[in-house]
Amino acid sequence: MVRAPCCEKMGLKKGPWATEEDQILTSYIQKHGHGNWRALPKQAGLLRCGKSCRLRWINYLRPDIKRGNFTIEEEETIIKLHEMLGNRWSAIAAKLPGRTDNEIKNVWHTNLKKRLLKSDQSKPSSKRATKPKIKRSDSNSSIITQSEPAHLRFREMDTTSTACNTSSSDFSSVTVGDSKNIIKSEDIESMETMPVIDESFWSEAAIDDETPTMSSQSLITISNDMPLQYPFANYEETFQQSHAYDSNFDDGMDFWYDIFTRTNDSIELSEF
DNA sequence: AAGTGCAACAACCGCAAACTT
DNA sequence: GAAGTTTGCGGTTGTTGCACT
Repeated sequence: MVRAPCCEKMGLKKGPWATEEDQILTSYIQKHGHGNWRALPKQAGLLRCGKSCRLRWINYLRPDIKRGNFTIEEEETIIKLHEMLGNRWSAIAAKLPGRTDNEIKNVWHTNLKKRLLKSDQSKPSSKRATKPKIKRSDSNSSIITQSEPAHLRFREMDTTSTACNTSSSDFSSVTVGDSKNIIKSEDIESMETMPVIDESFWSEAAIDDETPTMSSQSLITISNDMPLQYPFANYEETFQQSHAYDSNFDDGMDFWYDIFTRTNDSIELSEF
């Protein structure tokens, strides 16, 4: 596949948007909708690439965008959601109507992250391990960032040769895995007390050698009256029923994802 | 008033997933 | 199913404006 030439090489404009450009884009989308972003700038008479138009519309021009400072409530929501979802800015943005992923990402990097860091440092003994920098291109190789909550890291796992790493406190009684390699919550629990691991641990080789794998037939079990310590500790939610989930692993992980993205909602067990 | 540092935010880039042919 | 195209996401960078010296 040949990469499309960049905007500059095609004589397209880059950089900050002019008011006129904004007006052209807005009126065009209001009249015709955006349809094909790639074709849009040409049709609208803009010297921009489709990607740039899309970004400008989504992050700035869209009528439903809420502008202005983030409220305390919004900031707290971001912090909570980030704790649960990691750097899934679009998922976090979906929970904050009128806010864009880009905006949330900026607020996080410029404001909230520092605030959390300060409050972390003020605590006498933080268990937080340093996050290893992992190239995005490695996502296919099942390396999962340490900073992410375990349920999401599970979700990203390859169904054939899979690494399974976890860190902070996660579930009180959950088992994930296939018949050969069931990962029990006790294991997850014990991992919490493991010493801080060094960078080399996260190399692919280390993962291949030392971590269990999951087959496509994976079993997830939630026990009775399971108090969800993480992330639901914040929301004081408790499972009252027992469920066994035995299916295609990806579906299973969607199940997890669905559950764990519910924050203030009640959990609908009827989905099973 | 000029220079410098920093925070905030807009925009870009590369990648991968999703979609289409 | 393969190849090509589009879209969406997340990381990063560039620009701007403000505070401080």
